[in-house]
Amino acid sequence: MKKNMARVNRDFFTNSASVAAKDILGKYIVVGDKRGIVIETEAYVGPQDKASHAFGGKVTERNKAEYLTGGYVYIYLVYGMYWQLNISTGKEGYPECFLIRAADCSDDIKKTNGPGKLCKYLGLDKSFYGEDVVKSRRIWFEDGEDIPFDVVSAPRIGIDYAGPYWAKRKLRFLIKDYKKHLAKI
DNA sequence: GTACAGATTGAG
DNA sequence: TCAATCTGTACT
Repeated sequence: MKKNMARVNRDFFTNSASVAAKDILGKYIVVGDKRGIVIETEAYVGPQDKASHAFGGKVTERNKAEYLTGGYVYIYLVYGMYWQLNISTGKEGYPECFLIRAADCSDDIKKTNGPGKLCKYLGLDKSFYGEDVVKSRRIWFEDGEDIPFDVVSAPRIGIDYAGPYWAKRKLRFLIKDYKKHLAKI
């Protein structure tokens, strides 16, 4: 019954972003001595996704990790002060990734209910850029408990500039039961 | 070398 | 609901 915390492997991350983003929910993210259950993610699904930094197949110093094969950390700074933790997905050369927006670290949900706060709590920064979560000893994912839960999908946050089509696509995923916690903040 | 955007947060 | 905040990126 006790699943021995199987580490999430490469196969998982080579799925498409929308699949991986949804399936990572309920699993554990482990960074150093901290761990949390992933409860909210967003998928960025390739060069045609206007909300993606890799829109149009553009490659920059910042987003190149997005093109790696699934399982690599793509972390970057927004607003000059907040880190966003993403994990590349899909096959090498194709820019897909999912953003981890929130996790439950069984401490205080308010500390990890946003992308910036989560990274701060877990101590993530640029030194993790390009880290392979399949092999890294600093950051990885583990299977969660076998507790059933409903997944809710919703439009992504803060991407109005991507136009109505992409702004409306339901590529944001959350664990239903946690929604009330998030809404409380 | 310089302008500018930004996948947020916290306060009111 | 709204405005502040600052670094990296992109472009000249």
